[in-house]
Amino acid sequence: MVKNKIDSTTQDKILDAAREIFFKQGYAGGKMQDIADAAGINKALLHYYFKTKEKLFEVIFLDAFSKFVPKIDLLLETENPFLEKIENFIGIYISFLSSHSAIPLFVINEINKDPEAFTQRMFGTKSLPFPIQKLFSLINKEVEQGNIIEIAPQHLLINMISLCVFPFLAKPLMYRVMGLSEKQFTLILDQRKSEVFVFIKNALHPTIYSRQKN
Amino acid sequence: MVKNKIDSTTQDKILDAAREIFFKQGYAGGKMQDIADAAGINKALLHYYFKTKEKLFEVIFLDAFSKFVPKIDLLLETENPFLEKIENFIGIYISFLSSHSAIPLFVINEINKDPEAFTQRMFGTKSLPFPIQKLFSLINKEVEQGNIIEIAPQHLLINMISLCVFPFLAKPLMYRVMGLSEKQFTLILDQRKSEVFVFIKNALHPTIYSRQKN
DNA sequence: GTCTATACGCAGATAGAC
DNA sequence: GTCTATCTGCGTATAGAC
Repeated sequence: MVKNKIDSTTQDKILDAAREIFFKQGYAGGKMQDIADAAGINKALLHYYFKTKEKLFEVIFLDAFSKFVPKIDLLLETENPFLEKIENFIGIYISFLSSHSAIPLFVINEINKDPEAFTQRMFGTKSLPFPIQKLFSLINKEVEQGNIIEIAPQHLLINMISLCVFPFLAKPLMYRVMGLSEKQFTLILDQRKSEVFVFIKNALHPTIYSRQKN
Repeated sequence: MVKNKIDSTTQDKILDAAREIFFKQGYAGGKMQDIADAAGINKALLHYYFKTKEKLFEVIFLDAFSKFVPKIDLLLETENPFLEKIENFIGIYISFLSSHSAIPLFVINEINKDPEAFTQRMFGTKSLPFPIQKLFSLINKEVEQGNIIEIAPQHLLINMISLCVFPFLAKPLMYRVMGLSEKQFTLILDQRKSEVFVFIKNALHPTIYSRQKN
């Protein structure tokens, strides 16, 4: 095969290296030299493939972001009961996070550093499909039917995401504070696939005296 | 008053400026020039007060970290019932986060970037008082007495912190995804003082068929 | 204590040979 | 496509006057 096209192996090595560095160090902290080293090449070649640091970062960020956004669709299939959808959603999301544990911090962090740039990136490319309103309608319906406790859909969504994602963000802090090894804490994180679901299920279960809030 | 002592007004201006910059930009992204500008002085004076960037950052970080660690003591006073302690804890923690919303990201982010440095900082100064074991014992006691559902104390603690902290980390992402203005989302965050407690209270409430987990 | 001017190294980016 | 060498600007830090 003629070499008039970009060698995808090198490009992939670069992308993997960039991910590794940017995930750990962020945009400002991640140096092109480090990425070149990690990819086994030199800076010049890096710039040959990705003209600027900003462009390279863009690719890594957009890819990570699209993966970070949970699959809300899982909550919208109308076949099985609501709680099963939630169980399914949580299991899949936590499993994904377990094998991509650096993504949450990276995405959250960079969005906060430059929310404007993020907004542009998000709506600049393709408006990502967030069927949020559909999800909220579904939750409201479940509430009205008395299947779950009365709760604002916004809070339920926030709660679900929080319980899934946060432990991965706080991992290096938490396992030290709890006096655990990283291995031990990783086990705990894995248990959460069922723990979080049970917790949410109980929280949503309608009781006799439900919703005597204040 | 003789000027043989460091002018605390200038020092405070520097610290405030450093907080502002470091909170938003992190260590690598925060430039000494920006801090000097924000403090209304120049770089040279900055180095006069804090010899190096690293030293200045250290001060800001340690202060932020100590504030970020939730007051677990609130959960250990033995007077009022467990759920009231939790309610109290959540209210105080979320209120604090509301008025210091930049701290969580800053702390989480820097700890993840350099966990070793963090560990040194944490145990290098004074071993912070984390009465974690006491808290876990207390939770286990509540479980045994049947006051709350069976739950591993680690998960309960993780859940509480997650529900309190994460929304502040994800704020700029979430309010956009939900199609809300920042103001609207801020209102929602404020509601969480009661919402989170109710959610947890329900989740912990022992039911007839409680703990049929799998 | 506060400033201006400057030294110096690091990191992003380019030129040009192979 | 990949390399070495180099340019350039930025950012930390210091020197030295006031």
